Amino acid sequence: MARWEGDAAGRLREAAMELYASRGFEQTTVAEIAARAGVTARTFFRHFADKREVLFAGSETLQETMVSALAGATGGPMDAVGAALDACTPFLGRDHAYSRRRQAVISANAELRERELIKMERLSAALAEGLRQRGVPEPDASLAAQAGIGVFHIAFARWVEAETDTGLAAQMRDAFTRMRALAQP
Amino acid sequence: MARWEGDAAGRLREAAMELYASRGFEQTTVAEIAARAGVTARTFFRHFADKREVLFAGSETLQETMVSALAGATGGPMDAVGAALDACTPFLGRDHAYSRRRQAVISANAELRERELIKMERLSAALAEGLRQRGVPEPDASLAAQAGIGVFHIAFARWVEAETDTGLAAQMRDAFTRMRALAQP
DNA sequence: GTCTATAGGGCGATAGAC
DNA sequence: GTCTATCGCCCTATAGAC
Repeated sequence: MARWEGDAAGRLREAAMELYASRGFEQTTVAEIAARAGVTARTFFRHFADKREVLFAGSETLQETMVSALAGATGGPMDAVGAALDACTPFLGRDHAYSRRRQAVISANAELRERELIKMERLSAALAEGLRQRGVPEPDASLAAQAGIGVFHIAFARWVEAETDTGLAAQMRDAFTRMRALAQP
Repeated sequence: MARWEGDAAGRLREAAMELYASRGFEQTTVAEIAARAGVTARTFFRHFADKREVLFAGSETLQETMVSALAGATGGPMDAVGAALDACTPFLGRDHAYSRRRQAVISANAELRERELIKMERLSAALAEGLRQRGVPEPDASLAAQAGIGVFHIAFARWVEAETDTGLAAQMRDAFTRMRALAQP
């Protein structure tokens, strides 16, 4: 067996997705994922903090994209949040079929949903920090960020639920507009 | 040893809070909690699905309180969500010192924060379902529920962060009003 | 790469409530 | 007698330590 096939992390990610999708998250052991990727379980844990994290790599990039869009936007706090939401769609909305597969795996397992939620919470915290750096005071910064994450959450869910690709950008803008409308007394 | 002292779950909850607070969540074993409560580790797992759940018992009551307030409210979707937020404060905002202790334990540990977030997500889903039963269509029901949970989250956090009891009801109403104001274009 | 503690599930036996 | 809480022992997999 070649010791050095390169991109062990990438192979582990693929192997994990396939096994989680076919037999379920709980019914898959780290040893099996590692074997399929041609490494040992020890190597798995050197690349990923735990069994769940292998599905969530790359979330930092998303966060950075959104935060820099927020920083570069004009207008009030919610306008900046809207810009951040728009900025993530070309990146996230590219592969509808893959996103559906991945979300099916996550939705089927409570532990994976927990991990997903904490990623969203981090994103919310990052947006709030970006808003504070724009001079938005608390609690407005945190509230606008939370509203944005709520929109993100629902828009993404609706996009992956649909069997055909309805366009993440369109879903995001629709949800954002409706959220603003709902808040009117 | 008496096999039958009653309220094992209650003793386990207390023991867990004390140990998690004094030495931290990760540094506490289930065996230690069980020993302090006078039962075995196996009994712990018959009362609580896992080591985290022992801190989150009673969240169903909160959810029911909020959903029935939402069902009984008048006005639009956001007004109903506001009523649900108001309804939880007498229940949740009673003991500031205890809430602070509990939140300190949860905030100190990522796994506990994950569990807290999934409880919030369930609450959000329950509110959305309540709104749909009022005839609110999607995605409005889910968006209003998410906005409400965002307000809940920030208001509760601000209330427990403050060293003195600023009043959960006041924090909740303030955050709710500001969220609505922020959404205006 | 090996070694180990802990989480958490499965199962049958048992003790008390009724 | 039934029903339910608890025990005790065995097991595997995770994840951290060395």
